[in-house]
Amino acid sequence: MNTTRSGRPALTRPDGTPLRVLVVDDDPDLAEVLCGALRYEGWRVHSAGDGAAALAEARELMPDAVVLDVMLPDTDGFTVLRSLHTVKPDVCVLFLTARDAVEDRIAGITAGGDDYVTKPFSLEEVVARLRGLLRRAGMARQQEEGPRLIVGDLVMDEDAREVARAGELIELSPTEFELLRFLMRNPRRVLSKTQILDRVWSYDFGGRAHVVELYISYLRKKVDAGREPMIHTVRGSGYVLKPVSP
Amino acid sequence: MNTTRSGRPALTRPDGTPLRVLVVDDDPDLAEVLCGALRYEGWRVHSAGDGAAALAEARELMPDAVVLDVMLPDTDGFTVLRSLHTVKPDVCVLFLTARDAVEDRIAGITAGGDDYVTKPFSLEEVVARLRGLLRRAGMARQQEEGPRLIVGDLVMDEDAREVARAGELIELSPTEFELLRFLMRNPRRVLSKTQILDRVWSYDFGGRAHVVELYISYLRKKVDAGREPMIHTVRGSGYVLKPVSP
DNA sequence: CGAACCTCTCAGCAAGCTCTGAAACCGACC
DNA sequence: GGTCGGTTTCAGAGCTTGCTGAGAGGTTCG
Repeated sequence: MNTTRSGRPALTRPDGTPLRVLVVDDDPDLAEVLCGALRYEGWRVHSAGDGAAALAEARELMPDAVVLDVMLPDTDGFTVLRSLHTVKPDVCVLFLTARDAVEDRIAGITAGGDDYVTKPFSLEEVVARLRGLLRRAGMARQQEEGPRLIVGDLVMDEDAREVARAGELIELSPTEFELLRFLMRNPRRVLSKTQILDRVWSYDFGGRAHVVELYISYLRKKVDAGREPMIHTVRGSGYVLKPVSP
Repeated sequence: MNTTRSGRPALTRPDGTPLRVLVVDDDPDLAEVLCGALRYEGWRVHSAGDGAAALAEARELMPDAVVLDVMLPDTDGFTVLRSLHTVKPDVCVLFLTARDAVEDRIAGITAGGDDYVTKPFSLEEVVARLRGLLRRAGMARQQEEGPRLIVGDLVMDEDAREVARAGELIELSPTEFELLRFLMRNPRRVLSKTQILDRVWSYDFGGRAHVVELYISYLRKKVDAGREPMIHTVRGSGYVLKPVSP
């Protein structure tokens, strides 16, 4: 069975082969980080630095999804999108765009079922959006049913952005939500503060690991409040999320 | 089962296979957006840029419905319509026309059961009209009964353009109606302001996502007025419509 | 031609979110 | 028991986001 490097089962194509993703960005550093994060998901990842290369690569790879920077050296992402659809009509596209460019140029994109994230983004955000796109497009095998993460009596519905413990709804801020999602996608595994910072916070975040401690403390107040704790500290290593009693 | 990309069950042919739609417009950007939106409904979509290509494509695809621009480079939509009827007599046609276009000719057309929308239109409008045409023509399997959307105690009759909460009629302006329809077609799912803007507002709308907040506020005053709220804000993500106590 | 309605812009206010710094706390080891 | 590094928590500043009232322009309809 195809698995991620992290050990958990990968989201695959219906036939069990790895999902294929093409990353298109002219910043080689960023592209490298993205590719790494997506390979970590157990996917087959290629990359291209401009529109022309992207098309050539797409024709060969026939990717299920494309992560596409809107600003490219030779063309813009929208032109590439059209060409991509002639190569593979059912391809999913996740756009990467600058914060202030959003309003005018993104128009019409999400209408087709595609999605976008604004720079600077967190890797968890990109992966989550991509998983959502692939799942909804029916390109990915439904591992369990629907967009729900379950650890013990803790349940997260990613589409509704709802979290409940033992049936009781929990209100979370965006950052708290993303942190908990990361923990829930890696249950029973010790995650270092650096690891968490790299995945959950934006790649350009300048702050220190102290924020992670802070947000863990917020989460504990909401998730563990009064109940048997699920979030545990491993001194000197990091944190683990575990179901209460196995 | 055939499903839409959004996860809800698709409107299909009586035999369960995807509905087939042909999009005919000479503006490639617009055609692309339309195709995307219709694919998102779980339908099989092809496109053509002029009358000749449309006929060739129609002969091959045998579409259940055609979205047809009235102004085409080689002929006009009415001529294409006649030829289409010789290829497939029971095809449904949704015309796209400029606001100030010849109203009388359109009127003659719609008498035949076909329909039209004026540019600039919203994608929700096109999809809704198309669904209506197909349903009335008996080409689509009736998933539920009739043109009613129901979320909790909120009921929308699309044909009558009527909305009621807990049996009490609610008066809505056109934009409010379309926004609520979009929310009701995607219950329990967080919809971003961009997503809403792309589907509910016209494709040429230049404004900001700020309007969405405004209209959500209007809707709340009418739909949630005094009652247990169904429209919820998810800070940093968007809005959700949920039944009161699931 | 006027009235009613609808849509959208603007701007101020309110609330919520993120992060910093400081201080209290804890466990482990001498 | 004391010390020290790591961890938790508190309080608050600064910023972002969302809500809403007022009103301008446009359209529809009588």
